[in-house]
Amino acid sequence: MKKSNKTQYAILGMLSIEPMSGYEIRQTMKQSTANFWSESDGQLYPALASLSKLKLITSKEMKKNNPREKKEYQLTAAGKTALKTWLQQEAETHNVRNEFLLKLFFGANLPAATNLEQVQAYYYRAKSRLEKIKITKQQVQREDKDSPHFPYWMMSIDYGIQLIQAQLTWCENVINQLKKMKTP
Amino acid sequence: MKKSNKTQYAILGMLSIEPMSGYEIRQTMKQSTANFWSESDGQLYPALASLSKLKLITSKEMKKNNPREKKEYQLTAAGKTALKTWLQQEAETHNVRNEFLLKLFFGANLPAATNLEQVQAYYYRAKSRLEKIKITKQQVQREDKDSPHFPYWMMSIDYGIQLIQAQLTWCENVINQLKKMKTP
DNA sequence: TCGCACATGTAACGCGTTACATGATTAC
DNA sequence: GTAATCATGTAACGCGTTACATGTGCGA
Repeated sequence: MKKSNKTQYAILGMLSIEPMSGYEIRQTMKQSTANFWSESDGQLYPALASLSKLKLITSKEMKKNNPREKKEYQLTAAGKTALKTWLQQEAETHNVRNEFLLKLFFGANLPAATNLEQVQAYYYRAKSRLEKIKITKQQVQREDKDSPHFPYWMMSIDYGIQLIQAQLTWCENVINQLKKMKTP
Repeated sequence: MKKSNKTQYAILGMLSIEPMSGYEIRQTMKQSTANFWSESDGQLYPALASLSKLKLITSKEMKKNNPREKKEYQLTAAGKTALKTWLQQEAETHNVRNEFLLKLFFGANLPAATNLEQVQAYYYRAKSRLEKIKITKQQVQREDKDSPHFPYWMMSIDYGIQLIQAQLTWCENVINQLKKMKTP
């Protein structure tokens, strides 16, 4: 398994929570890690097959000879070791691409009023993301209070909350500035 | 030009600042937009060629018949129009992938002390990014004070500063938490 | 004269998304 | 009965990085 193939490690991590099918991994990611990690179908299923071949996970098929049947995957000892080894290594930084900021950087090509609209749209999108993540937080606080994962899940949720709040504050400042530029 | 090919728009934007060679676009991006946008050589040069073919930019070669000679590109009227059209459209959000947060999410698989190390490393990297960006800000304040781009460049720089500061605050909280978990 | 910065480009490869294909089960 | 959800998978395509290839000019 190549060091750079994060999809496979993400799967191993998910299976360290509990045995799951591919579909359940997808659902769990959408609910819990969507703010900082996601995978598409086209990545997920081939990665599961490849991890199986490497004996890092095993599947228990419910009914034999039915490829459409739900497969429950679980970590092998080797898989758990591979996961831990990866977790211990310093995280690599992925190149960030923020199209909104790129456009703002070139904002001088447009009237201030148009840029204002862009920032306002960004503001409202951030606000709705914040609401969503706060609901997730409450849900985790209710349902996973006693899980060993609980403190770490809270940390990753709070990261999202604090970053979005910083974005909102920045937006408010920029909106005021642009409103002044609009009517000089 | 496909809507989704952001590289080409990034180039048009850069050339809206002033005529530049491919190399200069690279350098400018590294200095000014690195915190939210970057391009690699393998993207940049083919995109320039493709924009040329579309007549959105034109090049003035210094010496004819020398392909290694520096080419200065500038926007055509069509290029400027294409840029503005793109700028007016609402920015698309790019999927974020933060390997650090993904690892922290699976932190229960490791001792708290190991996770503490990861967070501390993240903290110091954030701190050094903050220092770098603050230097950039001072430089822009000195050199581009009177440019029409100035207010927008400041906004995009401040975005970076505020986001990194939020990360640092979060790190401090998490570090304290993990230290308590270390010795229960 | 040696190494570095300037300068442009190509090829190979892997990452990642989207669309497509299939079919079972469940809820209305 | 029909729409949505569960469930797994493949194919095609484009994005993006890395490594490679080439050559100039300049300063220590």
